Amino acid sequence: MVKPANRSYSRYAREAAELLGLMIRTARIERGLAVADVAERAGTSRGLVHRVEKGEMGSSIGAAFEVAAIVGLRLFEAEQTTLTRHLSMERDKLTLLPQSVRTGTTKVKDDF
Amino acid sequence: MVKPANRSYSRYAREAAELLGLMIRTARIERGLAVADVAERAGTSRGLVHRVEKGEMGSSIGAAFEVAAIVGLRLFEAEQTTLTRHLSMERDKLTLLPQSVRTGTTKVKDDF
DNA sequence: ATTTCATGGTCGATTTATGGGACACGAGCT
DNA sequence: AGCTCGTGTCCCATAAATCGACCATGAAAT
Repeated sequence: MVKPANRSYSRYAREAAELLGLMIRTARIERGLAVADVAERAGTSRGLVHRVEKGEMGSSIGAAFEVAAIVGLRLFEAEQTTLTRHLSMERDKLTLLPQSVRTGTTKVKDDF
Repeated sequence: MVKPANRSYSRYAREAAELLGLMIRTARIERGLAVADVAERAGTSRGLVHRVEKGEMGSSIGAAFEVAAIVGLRLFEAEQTTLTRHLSMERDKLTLLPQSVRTGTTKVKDDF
């Protein structure tokens, strides 16, 4: 038997999801798109788009980001920095980091 | 029978998910946390954290944002603007918009 | 005021994700 | 080099999300 999934989320995570949902809804309405329209374009159901806009934690990343894309919401795209540029930057950063984290190291960087 | 789930995502959505995953992994490694550590703190499994870091579209918003919170990644929190402030701003914006989109209107705002 | 229809919610059926265990690989340490 | 253990991946049982249809409500338009 699998653990009954004791789902509990931090306040930050919940607020982030809610904000994303609100931004999506705002963008959708500003563009004059109905929930049904977005759902059809996203290849999903009306109910799922609704849940994404409500910021429900269970909805998938794919659904949320696809809907965001359809309503023209651009996360990670402030000012001149494009998503693709961020992607390559992040990939580069990652190659400079160790590929496994050894917990044996007594010093855990908590200085933040 | 239900439609066999014709899942297909836009390039933007896929890249956004990948970037989020990369940012999470980068933040985790910079903090010296092992995948297992993060999974335990998030109350989830090692496999799920791994999938989130890979940017798989199927993982849930809740999992992704919770992991992001744990590794100290702050989305939507540029400069002075806090998440909570954004939230209330977005809520205010929404109250000024119509509460339903009437598609009957021939003119769809495609001017962007 | 009346009509229209987008929205929000529920329910059952089915697809899908998740958890846990197991395994191989290899990076990082001594 | 040898060892340790973090990582990546697989499988399977089960929990959860999603779909589709339906209905109620109320906002928007006439």
